[in-house]
Amino acid sequence: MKMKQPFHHGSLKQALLDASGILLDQHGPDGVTIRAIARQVGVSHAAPVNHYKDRETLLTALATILFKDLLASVQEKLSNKNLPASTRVSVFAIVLFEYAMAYPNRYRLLWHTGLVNHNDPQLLDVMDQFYDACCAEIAGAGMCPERDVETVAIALWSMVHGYTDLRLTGMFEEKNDNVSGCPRLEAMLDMFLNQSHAKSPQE
Amino acid sequence: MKMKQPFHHGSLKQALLDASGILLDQHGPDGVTIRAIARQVGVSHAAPVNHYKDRETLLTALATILFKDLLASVQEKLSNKNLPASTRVSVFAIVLFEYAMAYPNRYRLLWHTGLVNHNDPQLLDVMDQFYDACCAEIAGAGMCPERDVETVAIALWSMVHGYTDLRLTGMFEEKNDNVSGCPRLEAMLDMFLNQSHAKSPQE
DNA sequence: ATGTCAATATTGACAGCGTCAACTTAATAG
DNA sequence: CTATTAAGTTGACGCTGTCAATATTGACAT
Repeated sequence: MKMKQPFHHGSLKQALLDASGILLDQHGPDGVTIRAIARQVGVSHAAPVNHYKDRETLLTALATILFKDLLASVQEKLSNKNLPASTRVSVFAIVLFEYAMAYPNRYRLLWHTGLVNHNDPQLLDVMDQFYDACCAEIAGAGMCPERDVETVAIALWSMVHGYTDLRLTGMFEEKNDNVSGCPRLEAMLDMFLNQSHAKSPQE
Repeated sequence: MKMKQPFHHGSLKQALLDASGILLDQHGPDGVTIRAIARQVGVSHAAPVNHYKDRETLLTALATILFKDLLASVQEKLSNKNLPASTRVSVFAIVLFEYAMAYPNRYRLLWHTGLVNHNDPQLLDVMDQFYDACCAEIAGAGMCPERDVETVAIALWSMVHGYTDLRLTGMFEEKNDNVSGCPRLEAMLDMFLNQSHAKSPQE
């Protein structure tokens, strides 16, 4: 005997996001199609349009959630007030990189121009929070008094994002990566931080 | 009176690549579809399959050509033997960034995982050449004697690629960009190069 | 309780896509 | 001159996003 599904799902909007996340992890950004999401949830192929007017809108909402998660991870790590100033800055880099390695498809979606609308106000808001937090940490650590804080922050984010992105495409494969981290990234950060402190390394 | 087209195109393979480049510039990576290319060239929608077995193969060939162009630009700039050592290194960054600003869709295609096969031997070969040239320049300039050349090269490429990619998604919009360059990128490079020299800035 | 309305879901259609199989054309080798 | 084969065409299939038309339901006013 088959239970008849109720005509109205009740919380389809949330269910669509949940299913999208699962499909994203399993099949990558291209696997997150409107119809596949609808199949996953068990509704008709055109049901999602009632909650998101098109695919880009849905994926932008998903990306916003994922970026919030990423930001929350950073903030959680930074809530430890006993961290030395230099490690506080590198938390941004390490959390971001490890997030991308753990969930490559999620990180890919975040920056996938054709699928996500990077002018969306809500997404922009989260990104601004991320950037502002990064700037605050750099400024608060008393780094680079003679340099523009924004330049340092942009350089740091660029370096980490670039390295992460290149790694996700298969470049710079590292045998030394392990559970305790990525030695190459740490070497890059060490270089970056020593520079920003304007401290000569051979003292 | 209408000229009847010859049944065989003669040089369809090259024509497909040419048309793909035009479509890429005009409509972005998503606009470079097999059928649109065929229309542009004036052949049937299934003709391209005789020369490239699928869309990914065609776009990978296109990406390989574009990357060769980028490498050639760098090499052409570096053929000037009178450049100071520090500017020689920053040539990599500036050429890459300006290429991306001039041809955003081309740069996007280069790193578009779903469309391009980054395990393709020919594409890998060009990328290796680019990376090796970057390493050679860093090593040859006598930079960073106390640091791993590979780490410096990867850090540089990561920073520039990351900044470029983030700029292409609309982040860090700069009003001061102009024909003479990008002041922010130059500030980042200045920071990076001073660090690699391990020179204290307040001397 | 009853009727109405708006929200929500379904169905069916359309055009565009990549890809494949079957077929046609033409050029070339023997 | 013929056989072979490369190259191009046609038509089909299943997939996609999106839209219009329809059906169902819950909620709310009467």
